[in-house]
Amino acid sequence: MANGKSGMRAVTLADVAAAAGVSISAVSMALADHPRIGARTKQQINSLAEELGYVSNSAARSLRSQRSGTIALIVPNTGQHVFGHPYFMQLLVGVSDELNARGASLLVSTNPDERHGVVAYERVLRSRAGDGAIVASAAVDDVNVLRLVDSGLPVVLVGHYPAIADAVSVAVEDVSGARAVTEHLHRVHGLTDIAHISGPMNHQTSIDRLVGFRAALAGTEGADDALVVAGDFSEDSGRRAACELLEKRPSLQGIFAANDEMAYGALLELRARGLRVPQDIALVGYDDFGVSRLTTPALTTVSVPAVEVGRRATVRLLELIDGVAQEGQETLPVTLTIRESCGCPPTT
Amino acid sequence: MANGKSGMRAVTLADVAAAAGVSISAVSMALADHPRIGARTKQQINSLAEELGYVSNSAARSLRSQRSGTIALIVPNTGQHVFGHPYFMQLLVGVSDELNARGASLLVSTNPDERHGVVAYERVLRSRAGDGAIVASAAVDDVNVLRLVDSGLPVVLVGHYPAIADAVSVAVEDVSGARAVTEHLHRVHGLTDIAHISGPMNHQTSIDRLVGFRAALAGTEGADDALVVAGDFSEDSGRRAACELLEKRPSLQGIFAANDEMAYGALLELRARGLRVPQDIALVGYDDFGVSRLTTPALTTVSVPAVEVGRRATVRLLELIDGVAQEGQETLPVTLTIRESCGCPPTT
DNA sequence: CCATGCTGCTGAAACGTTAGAGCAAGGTCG
DNA sequence: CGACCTTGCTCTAACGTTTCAGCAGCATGG
Repeated sequence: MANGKSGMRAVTLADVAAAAGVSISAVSMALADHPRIGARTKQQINSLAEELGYVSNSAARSLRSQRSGTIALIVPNTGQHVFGHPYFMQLLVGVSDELNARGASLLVSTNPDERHGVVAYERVLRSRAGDGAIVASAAVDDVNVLRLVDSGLPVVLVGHYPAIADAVSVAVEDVSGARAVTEHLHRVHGLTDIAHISGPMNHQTSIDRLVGFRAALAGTEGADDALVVAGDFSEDSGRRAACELLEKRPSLQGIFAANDEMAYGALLELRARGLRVPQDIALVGYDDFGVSRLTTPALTTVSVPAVEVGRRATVRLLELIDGVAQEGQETLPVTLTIRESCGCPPTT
Repeated sequence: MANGKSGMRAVTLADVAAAAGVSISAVSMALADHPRIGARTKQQINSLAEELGYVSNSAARSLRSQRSGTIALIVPNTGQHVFGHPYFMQLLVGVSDELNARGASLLVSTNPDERHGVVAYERVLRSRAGDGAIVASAAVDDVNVLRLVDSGLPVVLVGHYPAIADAVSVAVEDVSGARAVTEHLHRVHGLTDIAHISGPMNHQTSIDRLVGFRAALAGTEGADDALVVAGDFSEDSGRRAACELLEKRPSLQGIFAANDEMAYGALLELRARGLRVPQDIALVGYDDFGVSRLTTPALTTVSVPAVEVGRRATVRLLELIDGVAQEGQETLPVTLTIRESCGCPPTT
């Protein structure tokens, strides 16, 4: 392969054609392995292209073929906020993996700010910079998402959107996971006074986990007066929520936080108050994106297969783009991961 | 703005031109705010474009202008490996933030596998899919990096590359940070028998942190027989390294691990052996990407400004692309973050 | 009143690719 | 031996944009 200092004109089909003494079309067709090009010629053109370091210009190719070979991962909210979350990383791993396997590229697009939301979502697709988009973690009441889905452009949503009937989405079992971890506290450890630190109520995830929590408690002793305090998925809000819960109910036996970060915040608060986890109070989280394994005690939580979510979302988006789409919402199973914060003995 | 179901032809300049009753060029120039277009016409074209939902086709624009408005973030190694690392997330935050502020886009590209490394690096740039690239966390002996830099394409390297003289790079103070944290152990806590768990020696970061460690110890009592065991930056290797260190030197007073994950691995090993941190043995790490804050005791570490690294790398890449480049390696300062694992009292 | 200059637009070319129609040469068949 | 197919290529027209030369129309200056 040839390389040289900056400013060098890129190698185009024309260069290869000139070198091979054939037409540009012949080169294009040869590289595309068109049957109407002779085997000898193909051979020669291929090695010549390799030798000259020819790489097809993606803009020209996209323009001509009306396809960019790129999909966009759209992350609402500002970069800072969402990238920080390990959830996003895992999603990215899944998406990027799957895309790589198919020779496609990934355009990562964050929303600079809420107000321009409308624009940022659609620009990417309407400019044809991406053939389709995966939209991660938008709020349920985000009008832009509805608009985008409605525009008919290929879009896969991550998470549940009960309000958008014809959306293609990939989500995770939030209700049953929340139910399972709460039931663990109740059935295995015999706790009856369990509170929930929920996420913000404009996220479907928060709603579903709360529903699961309630379902687990339904019919049990403490069901009717189970406390619920809302946080915003941040460690700090978890800490404040725990504080509030303990003020209201000093006798609390267990806390189920809607994600691990809030659980960690709660852990700090409990620790600060001299309460031992799990001896004095049990604590469980949700997500299992790294935090839960590191704390002491390690958090019992619900493992969310975020990598797989990314993978499936990508597969379905590519299907959608290829027109072999199956509409509908897909839900991936979660698993209960028992560690120590619920009162179970350490495994290691 | 107009929207409609899939299959609808995109709105082009021609559509706007037809609607406005002017030529395509006039529309193009009006939208670009060219001085030779009358104010009235501009006004009319702008509102018409808005109304029709015109968004310029990025492929056509790139093709014509020879610029994609996109930069690539290239991550060697497979996605799984690197994305998992919080370092990368932070880098991504910085890059994405800075890019957003300038209206540019981000193409994230991982290397499917080591063998095709050469191809994956260069394809992105040679295909002109990106105007330039930021290459994150490659090994010092990676020939591909040298090739890429040498090819004259706009590339900014993340990390130190002493071997590549004319590289544009953004790195972090590894020597002085390692020195500072080691000296903290020695001077403040009076420890003399300190060992180092290093990273893999084909990473400049590992080399520099080791150099800093040695420099801190130079001239002190235990300098000459300070133990060093190499890990691979993983938690598991940290645990194994700690094991090895303790076998060799049961009297060890302190361990400086080259990153927090290995420090956490070491912590697990120490805990398993019934050694208390920091009472029986002090432990410090490097990076401060989330892990160190969560453990008990929280790890004293060196905070690496990864977001800022991403930001600076982006700025310099854009300068490079615009031809206003300043060559040279840039090094960002780190800060010593004292927590509890060194023996200092808890702050909260 | 004609040369000159400005203003505001149009026309054409180019960016690099792909794909289908076209065409020459050679082979096959009745 | 001419009609016809096959093979292997070339030609041409797009894809949607940007940009620059050109050209009317009008005002200005000598």
